[in-house]
Amino acid sequence: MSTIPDTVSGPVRLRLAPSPTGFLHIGSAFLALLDVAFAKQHRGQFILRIEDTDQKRFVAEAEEAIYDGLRWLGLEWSEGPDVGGDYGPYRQSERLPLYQAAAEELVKMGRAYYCWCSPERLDQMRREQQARKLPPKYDRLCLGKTEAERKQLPGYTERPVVRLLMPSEGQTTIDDLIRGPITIENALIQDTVILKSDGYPTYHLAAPYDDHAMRITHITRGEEWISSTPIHWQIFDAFGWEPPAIAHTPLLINADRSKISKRKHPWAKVSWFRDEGYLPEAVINYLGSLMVHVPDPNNPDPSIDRDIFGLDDIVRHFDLGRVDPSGKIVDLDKLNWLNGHSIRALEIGELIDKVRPFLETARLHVAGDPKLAPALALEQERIKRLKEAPEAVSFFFRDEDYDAKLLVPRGADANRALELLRASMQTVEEVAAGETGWKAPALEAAFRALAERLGLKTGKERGQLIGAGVMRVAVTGRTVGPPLFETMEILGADTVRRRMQAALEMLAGLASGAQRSAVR
RNA sequence: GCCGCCAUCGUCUAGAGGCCUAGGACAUCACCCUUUCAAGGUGAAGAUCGCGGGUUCGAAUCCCGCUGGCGGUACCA
Repeated sequence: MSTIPDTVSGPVRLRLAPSPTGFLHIGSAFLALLDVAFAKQHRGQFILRIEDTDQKRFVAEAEEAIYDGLRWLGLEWSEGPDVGGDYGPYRQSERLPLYQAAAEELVKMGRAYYCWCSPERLDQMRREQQARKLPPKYDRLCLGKTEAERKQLPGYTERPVVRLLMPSEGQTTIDDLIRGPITIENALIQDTVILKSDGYPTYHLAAPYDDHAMRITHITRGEEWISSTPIHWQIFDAFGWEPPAIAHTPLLINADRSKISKRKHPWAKVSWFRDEGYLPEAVINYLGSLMVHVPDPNNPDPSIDRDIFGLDDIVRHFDLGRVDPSGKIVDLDKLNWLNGHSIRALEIGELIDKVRPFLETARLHVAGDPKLAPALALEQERIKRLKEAPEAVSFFFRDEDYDAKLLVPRGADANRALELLRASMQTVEEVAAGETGWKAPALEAAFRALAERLGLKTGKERGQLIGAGVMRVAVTGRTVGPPLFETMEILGADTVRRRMQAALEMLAGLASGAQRSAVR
């Protein structure tokens, strides 16, 4: 809200500039959300630029992964390699002549120079500097030399790079919108390569060049870039361009506070969240909680913010100047909570649609089964991630094996369990034949009456029958699950009878086989 | 090594000199509700505001120093 410099005129334009490494990094998603929030708030534009200047790192399909990730999160761009725009191309590998001309011009201006030093020589130079405890820095052997002159010296290669001539005096001050002014001595920065021998630019040339060419008004990037900003400012200065406003954002980090890596945490990839059954709105909510405070109009205490909010709220309340600069550990517990909330907020039809692919992956082919909707409705408030759904509902569709010992509830023995189950059998038959029909309320009434007759008075005692007791295990094969009577209604009388019969046989075996060790 | 960034409960944060006996959320624990599990409700525990100096009547908030963590120091981004 207070972060548009006076020098900027025209619409605000921000860009996400990921390099196509094969997946969308969660840090890129964080940046993209921040960009979108800022751009939308100022009715500006969000642009996607692919920084594919490293041929060694080429990964096929990597661009698609970036598009997929951003689209999944609902973060849309108005210009990019796929949709075009007035300032294209938006793929740096398609802008090579531009960078080459720029590098050449910098050389002509005396702000850059050719360097024919071989990687081996540079390597050796660095080793010597390290041994002498000097800061590693290019020794400017090639500076001011023609190719013919340089060729006489050792460590020469045919194909030169272009190096930026960094001033050996003065300092660069960055007016960081998040961190305030940052000052760095120019002399500490070496003559960085800006054009590689293969004709590709490095980030240090391509990024500032394109930010200017694409009329970017605000650079947002991770804090790992702070120390190379003076290099980029040199480029702007050499061409007489006004540098954009700039903000170095906090990093998403590993639990040990190091730079996040997919080695340590699979959630470095945005696609992981989709595959684990997180909802994009929950991920947006989570990332948003790391960069914005959304006030709660219903809370008289203004110091208490809302925890649940959406992209619209983020856009409305985003304030770049108030983004906290420290690194953020990804807290999956918090995300799980948010995701559970998002799942509960879904209409049942939406939930079914979203769960469908997870059912298929789990080879539970029940998408067309009429039991799916009521079963999922029961599990909806119990699952935290969509991935848990198949396991949560599978027993509605198939009889599953379980340990016979589970049929014996706490505080009872196998004979008692058998007794409870036999009596239940009769109750089930009565309800099935009764005029109220096979409905949860009828089942509940019947079983409450049965519990009374069996002397199960307290809730705990009734638990032996229905809570986590014989009936639940007999019917579902598990000790935990959704409300029993509703589960039984969905299952239908035939399935319930069949499973109870099976349980009866298992229990009979248990009771006769292990009389002596019945008490648990 | 050098340069830079960062520093409030385990985590994310509120806090812009007196409202702070440091507030909230997640996670944890207990209780309530209850047929189990959830969901929901209530409560507890959890931070000598990294440390040490200043400035001030008064500092988590301002200044200086230190420490620690991280990042950068590539023909990677």
